[in-house]
Amino acid sequence: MSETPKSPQPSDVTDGRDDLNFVMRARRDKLDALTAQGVSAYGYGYQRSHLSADALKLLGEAEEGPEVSVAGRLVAWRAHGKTIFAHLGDPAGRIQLYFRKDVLNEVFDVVEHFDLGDVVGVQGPLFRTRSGEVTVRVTKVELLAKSLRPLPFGKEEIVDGKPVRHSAFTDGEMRSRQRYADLAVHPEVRAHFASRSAMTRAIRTFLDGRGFLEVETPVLQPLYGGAIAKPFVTHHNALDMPLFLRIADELYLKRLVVGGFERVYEIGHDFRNEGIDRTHNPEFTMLEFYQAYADYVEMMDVVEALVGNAALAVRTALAAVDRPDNAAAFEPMLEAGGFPRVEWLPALSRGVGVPDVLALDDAALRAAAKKVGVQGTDKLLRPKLLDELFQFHVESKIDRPTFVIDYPIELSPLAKPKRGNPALTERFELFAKGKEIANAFSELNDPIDQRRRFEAQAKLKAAGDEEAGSVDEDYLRAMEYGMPPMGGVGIGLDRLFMYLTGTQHIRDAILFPTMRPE
RNA sequence: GACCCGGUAGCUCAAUCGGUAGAGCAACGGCCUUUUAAGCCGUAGGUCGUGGGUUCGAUUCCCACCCGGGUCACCA
Repeated sequence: MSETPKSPQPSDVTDGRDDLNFVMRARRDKLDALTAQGVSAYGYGYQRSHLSADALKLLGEAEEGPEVSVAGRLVAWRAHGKTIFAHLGDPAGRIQLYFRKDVLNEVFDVVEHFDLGDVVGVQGPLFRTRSGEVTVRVTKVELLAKSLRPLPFGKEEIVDGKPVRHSAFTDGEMRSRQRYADLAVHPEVRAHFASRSAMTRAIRTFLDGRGFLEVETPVLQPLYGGAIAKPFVTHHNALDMPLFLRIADELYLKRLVVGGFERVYEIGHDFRNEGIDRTHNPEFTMLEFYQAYADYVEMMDVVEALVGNAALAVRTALAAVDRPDNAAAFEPMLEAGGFPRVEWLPALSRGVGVPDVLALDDAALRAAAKKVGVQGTDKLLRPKLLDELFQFHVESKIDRPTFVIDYPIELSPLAKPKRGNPALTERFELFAKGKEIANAFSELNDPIDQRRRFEAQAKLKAAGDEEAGSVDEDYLRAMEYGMPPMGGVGIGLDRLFMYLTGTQHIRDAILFPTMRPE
């Protein structure tokens, strides 16, 4: 960074017009014309008296109303010669503007250089048009930001009371890449993502109310653990060492419980260096929370209340903007009495049609898996076979939110053995619509057992398993000081939000999903 | 990774059985002082994803590649 920046050469100096298409050229020309008229195209601020929705209410039954000032983006434009109708969009909705040459005089020439997409502030009295729409009769205008690039506005008409959009901006890839444009032209997309924020806020409020402490733990970690996944690796120059982006928050949050923070939670991004598809993004939002002295049964109650609050928040946020309800998702979550609880072993045994599926040998499991269409059964190990069978016979058939409890220990290396039956673990997962929403355990707090499990992982890693972890001596040291028993829960918030809103693609749950560069 | 579908104007799409492409909206010019997908008249706007091949000639046919979507596989 010691090089002196090169001063621009004459050939570098350009206003960019060479690459501009004709539409953008026209806007640049208007900008020049405005500048020539002494109009600033980029403001510093604006004192708005009302949001659009509040201004609309002021008129009541009257024909003429008070003066208002509103600010926002021009989202519709209908010029008629010596008058112009426009709509201004702001966070509360939209309001019609009426410009008249005989009111504005020479300012009308300025207004004629406005474009769809410009950010403006206008002032004037309210009135009702012949068709009954409350409208601002504009007397003062300020251009706050000239839009030099056309936004992909579609046109809207009202058919049977419902807006129908023409030539809409529908390309899913472009809407994700240019989320700013997607949001700018689609109020319903803003409402959708606002409801996601409402969900997160509700979860924070819920956990705060139960005495959980929100904390932040390292994203850059010298060792990765707490889940089984491939990590992103980076390098710290000053320490000259590799660092990993976390794949889970778990081990740091549990260290905090050792330290005496008995209820902690974190909402943050985890990173997994794996494929991207409809339900996977390399970075995603994870909620993890831990409660000392609670076991997994108590945590089920917490999860029921938590997702109920999340569902209510999303439903309320969407109802406020008249968005279609996803009642199938909300209602079960809001019902009192909690979710049904299904034991893993009897449920799967019933599905397979045997008294005890764990009593079957590998060959029998393989045959059962093959029978239901699992591919490549010859190469699958026992845990995978069990999991495949479970997915087919139980998981995929779960529609309403349901807890599946007491997983076999072969499938749950991170959970405590079940009291009274060491072949099972104290673990639950919450499923709905065939998808996993939460995963939770009575957490291991025996440092000797933990070391054994770490060492087994390290062995796999040495054998070339990229997803396996290492022995985390610092974490073991924390456990050796004495870790209270606790229940821990992980909930993928992108997935939860997808479930609540009926979203089919994780791209539509994340504002800026990871994408290949253009 | 396999298979299927797609990539044409700023947006949404059409057409070309091989002869360098059209519409609506957006844009520009004209008319228009209560419109709301405003209207009417006119104009302009495109390396038809990229590279190669076949051909007198390729957006069209062939091959490869890139990008996206879907299904499956993989992936806690």
